[in-house]
Amino acid sequence: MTSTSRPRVTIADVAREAQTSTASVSYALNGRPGVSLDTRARVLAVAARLGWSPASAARSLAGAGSGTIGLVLARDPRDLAVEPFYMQFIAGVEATLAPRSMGLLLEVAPTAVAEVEAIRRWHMSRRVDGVLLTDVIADDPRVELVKEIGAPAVVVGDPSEAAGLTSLWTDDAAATQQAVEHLVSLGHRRITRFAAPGRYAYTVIRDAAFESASQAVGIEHDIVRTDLSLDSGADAARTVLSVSRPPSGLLFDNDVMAVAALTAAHDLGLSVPGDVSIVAWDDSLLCQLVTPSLTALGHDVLALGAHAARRLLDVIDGVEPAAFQDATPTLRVRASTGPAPVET
Amino acid sequence: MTSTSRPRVTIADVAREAQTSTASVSYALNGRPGVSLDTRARVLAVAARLGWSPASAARSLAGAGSGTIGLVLARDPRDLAVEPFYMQFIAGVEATLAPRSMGLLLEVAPTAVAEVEAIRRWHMSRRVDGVLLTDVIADDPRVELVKEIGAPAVVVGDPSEAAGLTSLWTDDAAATQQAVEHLVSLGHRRITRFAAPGRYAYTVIRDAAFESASQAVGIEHDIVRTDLSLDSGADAARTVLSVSRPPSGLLFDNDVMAVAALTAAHDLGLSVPGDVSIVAWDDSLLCQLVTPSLTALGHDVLALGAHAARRLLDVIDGVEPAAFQDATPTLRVRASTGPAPVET
DNA sequence: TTGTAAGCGTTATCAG
DNA sequence: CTGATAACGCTTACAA
Repeated sequence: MTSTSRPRVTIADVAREAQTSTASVSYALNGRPGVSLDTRARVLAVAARLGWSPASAARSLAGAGSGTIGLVLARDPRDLAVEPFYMQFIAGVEATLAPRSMGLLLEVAPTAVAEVEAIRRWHMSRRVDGVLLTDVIADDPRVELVKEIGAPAVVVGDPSEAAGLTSLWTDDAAATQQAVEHLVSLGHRRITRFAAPGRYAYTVIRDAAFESASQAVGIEHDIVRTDLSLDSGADAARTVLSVSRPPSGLLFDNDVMAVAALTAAHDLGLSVPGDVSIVAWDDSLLCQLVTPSLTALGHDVLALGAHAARRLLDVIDGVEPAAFQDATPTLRVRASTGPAPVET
Repeated sequence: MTSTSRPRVTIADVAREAQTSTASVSYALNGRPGVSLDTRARVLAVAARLGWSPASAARSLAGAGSGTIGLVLARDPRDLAVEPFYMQFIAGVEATLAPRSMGLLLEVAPTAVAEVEAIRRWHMSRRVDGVLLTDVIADDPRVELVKEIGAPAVVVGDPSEAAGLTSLWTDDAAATQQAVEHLVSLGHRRITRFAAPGRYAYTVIRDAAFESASQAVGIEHDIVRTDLSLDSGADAARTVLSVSRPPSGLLFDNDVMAVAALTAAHDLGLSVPGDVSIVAWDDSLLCQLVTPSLTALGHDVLALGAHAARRLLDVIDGVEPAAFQDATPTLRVRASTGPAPVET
């Protein structure tokens, strides 16, 4: 049997053992000046020998931060499994946090209200030094909250929704244009975009870019609204492809809907990319593994997470708010896009 | 502009405002006896009006726990995106934690050493009240660590690897048997299992179950070792299917390899399930969306996470260690399994 | 360079 | 039932 609860070792124990004061121990451990080289070495040795780590509660109570940042996942738990985004994002955040031995506190909030409450509670109880905000919508209550309570925060999304908070954005307009131009270069003259709900800031941006890119080259274009779900994508694709002169190029706002469209096209007796070409957002393993593999717009989410965390640490350190741009998503061309079919 | 840093409201403020002592405020807030109904109401009202939340650092320093449990993800960040398991598991854990307003601290550790260090640091600094251990291997250093330092922990995995700690296991043997019997009932007489590395405890269990189930019905069977990666699965499948009399039933230890095998079979001119039937572990969206959809063994990971967290809270509360069984994975029959081809 | 001591905001003890 | 008051373990002036 193991000892049930061995005596806790505190800074006082270390000080006594190293024959110095608690102040010196504190200074030594935090690598601050004001301690002789000799004392510092002695303290560090003793601390290591005793296996002492400062109690985080005591430390943050005494004024240091909590050494933790918060991330609320505002999704239905069932959807989280479907989207690899968050897991990659989290891994990226950790890549920034771990070396500075900061922690990541997570919460899965089923509703917007729960989300706001989680952030408020975290901040009021000083459990976190700052928060990361993803999936920001227009007039997002979370943005208003963090501004109101003055919590350090970084908005992962367009600056237009950040209300002056530090934001980290990707150029979805440029990416959308890339996708349209790819289809046009293959000869497609009629394309349809299957868009996310209009409340997401990026939807508006992608919609506009899609319109202008299409108009610039003078092709027929249309936008269909979806809710990003598998069924929604399948239904919309079926409807769009069932008309007399269906579009030959389809652009989806996520990978799941694009895969659903693949099946829908197959069911309608259409070949991909023979009859219809498909492009997806959110490149993922799914895009690579389905047959035919999907041409997709994607970016390095791991890097995005790392970048976001870095910016948040800056904000916590008092750096002035600003808008930062992350890498633009790139188009990975695969088997689902090909030359447009000849008009009958 | 918002106020930069409004004055912090403490328990003393609430006590003064409610014309009582801090002790009563503390009792009232925590719903403990020893406060008159009148005082309790007054305190709660003032607390709400002032928007006061107790500082978590002060609370845990004063003896309460940290109100946090820890989870270390011991995977290469790149792999995390591929596996929906963790995200679902986390969502489940949260489902248990959130109602008790407990937090989840996360760390993505690239190496086993980093993982052990994270747990040790968390425990020594009392940042977490307990930890959840997943992906346990034989003689897992994490298991030894938590036993040594006496940290409350729950092993998500077979009791044989838990060294007496509380564990939560699923009956992989029974599930494996189900899969084998499914194939046998379809007439398959030669089946191959594509297994995870032998260091995982579940590999040994599944191997044994596969052997005995196959022997029980007297069919040819073989086990091929893989590393669970896409490439590993593709290579192994290609090799196995290229021999003169290939097996007609394939059983994979995860979904990704099964999908890879689908492609491999296609490349070899074999039809699924016409020539070869495929069964996967770890049912996922991927299994449902590929063509043909994959018959798979799967379980409710969300529920598993919730269950694991519940057990950990029990351990933290001092409940004696024990082994608990979670629901047995079930076989979801889809399009990738069918009658065995007639022997030539 | 060192040591002393005053907070930090709760909880818990123990007299009133 | 109520209200002082002593921990809890650390950081940080401030003195020596």
